[in-house]
Amino acid sequence: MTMTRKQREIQAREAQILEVARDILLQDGYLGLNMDRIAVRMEYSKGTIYQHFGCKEDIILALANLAQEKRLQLFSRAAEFRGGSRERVTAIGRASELFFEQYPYYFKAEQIIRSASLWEKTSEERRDLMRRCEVGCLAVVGGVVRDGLAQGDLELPPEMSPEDLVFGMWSCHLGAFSIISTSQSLPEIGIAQPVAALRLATTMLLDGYRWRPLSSEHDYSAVLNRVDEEVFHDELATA
Amino acid sequence: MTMTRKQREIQAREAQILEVARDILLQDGYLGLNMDRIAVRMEYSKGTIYQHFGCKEDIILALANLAQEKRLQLFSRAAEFRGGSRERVTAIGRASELFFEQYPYYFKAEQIIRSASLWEKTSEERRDLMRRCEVGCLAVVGGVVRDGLAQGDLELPPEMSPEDLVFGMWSCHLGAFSIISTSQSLPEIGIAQPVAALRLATTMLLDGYRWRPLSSEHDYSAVLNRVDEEVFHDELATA
Amino acid sequence: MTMTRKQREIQAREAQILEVARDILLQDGYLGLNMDRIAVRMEYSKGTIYQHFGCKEDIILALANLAQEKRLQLFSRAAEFRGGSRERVTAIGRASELFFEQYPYYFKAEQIIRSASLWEKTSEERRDLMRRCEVGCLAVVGGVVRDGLAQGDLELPPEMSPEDLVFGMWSCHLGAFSIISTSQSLPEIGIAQPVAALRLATTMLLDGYRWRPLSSEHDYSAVLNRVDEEVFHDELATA
Amino acid sequence: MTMTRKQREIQAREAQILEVARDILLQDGYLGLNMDRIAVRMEYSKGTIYQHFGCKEDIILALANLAQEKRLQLFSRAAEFRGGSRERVTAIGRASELFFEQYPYYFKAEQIIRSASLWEKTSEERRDLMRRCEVGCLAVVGGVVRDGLAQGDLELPPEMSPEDLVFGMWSCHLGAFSIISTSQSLPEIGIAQPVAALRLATTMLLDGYRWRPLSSEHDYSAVLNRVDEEVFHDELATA
DNA sequence: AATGAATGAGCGTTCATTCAT
DNA sequence: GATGAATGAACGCTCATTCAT
Repeated sequence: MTMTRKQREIQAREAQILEVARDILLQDGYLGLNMDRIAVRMEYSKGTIYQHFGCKEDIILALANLAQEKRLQLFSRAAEFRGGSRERVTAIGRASELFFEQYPYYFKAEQIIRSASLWEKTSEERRDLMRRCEVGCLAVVGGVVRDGLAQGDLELPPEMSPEDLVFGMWSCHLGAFSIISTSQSLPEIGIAQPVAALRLATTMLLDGYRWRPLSSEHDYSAVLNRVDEEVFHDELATA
Repeated sequence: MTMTRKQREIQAREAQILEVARDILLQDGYLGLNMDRIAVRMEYSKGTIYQHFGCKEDIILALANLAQEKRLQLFSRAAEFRGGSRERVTAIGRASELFFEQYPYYFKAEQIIRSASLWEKTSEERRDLMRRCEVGCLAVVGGVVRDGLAQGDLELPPEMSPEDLVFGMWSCHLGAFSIISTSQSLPEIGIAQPVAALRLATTMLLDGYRWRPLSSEHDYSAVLNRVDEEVFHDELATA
Repeated sequence: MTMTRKQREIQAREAQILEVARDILLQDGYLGLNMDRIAVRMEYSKGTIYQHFGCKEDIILALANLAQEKRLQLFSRAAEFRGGSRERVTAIGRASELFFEQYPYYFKAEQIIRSASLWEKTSEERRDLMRRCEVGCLAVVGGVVRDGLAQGDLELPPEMSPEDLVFGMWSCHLGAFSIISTSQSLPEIGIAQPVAALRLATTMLLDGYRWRPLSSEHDYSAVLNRVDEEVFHDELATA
Repeated sequence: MTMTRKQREIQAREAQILEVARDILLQDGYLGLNMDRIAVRMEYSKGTIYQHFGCKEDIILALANLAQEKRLQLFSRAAEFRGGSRERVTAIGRASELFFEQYPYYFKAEQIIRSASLWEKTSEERRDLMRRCEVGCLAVVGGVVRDGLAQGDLELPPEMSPEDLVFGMWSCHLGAFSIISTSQSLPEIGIAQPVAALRLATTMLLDGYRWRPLSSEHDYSAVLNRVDEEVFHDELATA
């Protein structure tokens, strides 16, 4: 049992390291993240950091894993939203927004890991975990699509698979968040509320796929409100 | 005239540096790109590289500028495709695909510049150029949307602006290419042909926006073929 | 206490770095001083040097600070020499000689820092310290002058301030040491014992200012001997 | 004769290089002086600079030579001032001031060459030239001292040689100019007019040496005025 | 004779990683 | 287990000098 306490301490510190790392990452990007800074902010020595993570890449990868786990968790809860398939896919869309808004560091960490070529330095094990998380998220969405198909809410043209639809949604969301994070010209272009624009696009996309829409514009807001209350109450409270 | 020859040589080398840099970037990412490697691959000395570019960031930024100029060029040509507005927006979609397929290094360079925090080290001038290119590309798409509206091919719901539509398209494309470049799990998920999936999504998106569609599935292929032939003949030949 | 030992080691190494740096400076001037050479001579790595000093300039400035502190210390002790004002100013002259003879590297370091334009890279803090040391030294001399005036040993013409006298002494000493360090032609010119010549000049200067002289030539030697014994015994022993 | 014109052109460019170099040196110190800058300011190529001077050090040394030649010239002319020995030594003092005031770049160049250890890289020939100039200047002063002795204006104590007196004057002047150029604390200390302070010190020094003074304070100003007019009219006009 | 592109050794600095205490 | 001093390879960048044109 003493062991268990120690283990908990270790886990706590590990989490703390990741928190510090993600803050630095968000503030100063990948180049601003170094072991010295982590150690100083942790008020622990560098050696101690190395007892938790074998190398710098491991920290970033662990961060990405956390991010993906978080997203998977949000998606899973959203998918269980009570309602028709269109309500449920809308709920997942909201989950995706929330992930980006509430955990921007996670989003950034993921992006960095994707763009930097860190894969080589990483253990096969971690790569697997990442892959499984990614697949998991997509499977959640895919499940709702399949439910929609089964329930007749949605009819796909013959040349299109449920995965194509999932890919479309994924692209739209990832792209939109990517633009929001990095574009310097959004206001100039006339997109004052990009998240609203993303919602519109998603709606149009699903409409295009002939996913039976909610009956009125008002219903979408209502669904989102219900999702926020019923599913993401905790996340929104802490914000 | 002797002067001109020398100047051409210099310009050629500048282009060569950028080629080398983009190859390294594509192979090994931002962290793999350093002045020594560029110099070695160029079979020139480091000093020579520095006679062309004042610092490392300048090289990357120049690369991103090239990328954006290239895209703007492809978009502009696509927008002039002879046909209805839906054909023309389809042509721009094809331009976007081509940009990604034919100039993947440019795409990656852009991504890296967006994610790495290089803006600070960069001259205001370069930043402006980038912003203008970005705005230019979006304006091209926006122009086609407006034409579609004017010609009655397209009706936007009252709460939606042409820019919202552009943003949707942009997100979809950027996201899809981002996924294609960095995801490790696409095949596992069942997306064997992601570009095809992107086309479907784009079509669905425009359908959702009630942009009068082409009359048949066959027509889309026909349009794409015509675009490839009439607009992008050169790009596809060199590939 | 273990802590204290480590800290002492670190302080010792810091001092050692400065010793090495000053030796290189003395041997090969500012241009010969670089971090690699310091590291090699120290038989430590460059990284270690950088754990003590943030940049090269810091090392040189620290050296100059040491030099000035040393001089200030010698001057202060000399000014407390028991005797009339002329004896005391003579003692300070001796202190100035000793500084140059016993700590030539300090003198050179100071000269280099003055001539090289390092001020910009330097922290305001260090500049202040240097200014305060300089002012401190001059104040010590100025104090003796004022004492001389108060005691009637010295009468200044109406157009002359005590500071003018201090400036004269300072010029004479600085110039003489500068010549000794850098002139290649002293022996050729017939100045075999430049320090003796400086003493003569100083004496003449003070005589010119009508500072009541010691009664005989012999007395000057006697004063200098007493100063060496009573004030600078330690410095002369270690030499 | 064609040759002679060419030779003159070459000499002119050589002079121009030195002018450019001295300006840079004055502005930005030794570290700011590099071949590129010289070439750019000259509007000639680097290669051309190298046809005149074998290496960077040569340029600086040539500059120092010019400086010393200039000083020697000013001193020689001052020594020929019509008047008693005290007037003539005063005239040389004025020459020394003028050198510092009118040719500060030369002074700085000399200082840099003295403090940087450039001697090794230099040809024996140049070193000789420098030594001869230095000796020349001192000989001029020494000559006036000897004339003063011969004319009974001055009596040196038995242990003192004319060279000792020259050394004293030299020290005073060099030190004063060095302080003026590099000290950051002169105003703080209360020396608003350091050149005036130097004049006082010189006068006191010569008085100390029992060099028969001019009969009144007024006479010193009168002598200086006459020197400025009769000897240094040209220098002061161009200023 | 003039050019200026090319060179490459050298410099100051950073930082992931190790290991003796 | 915790520490943080030590390491040293690596990096971005500079600049005196050379030499083909």
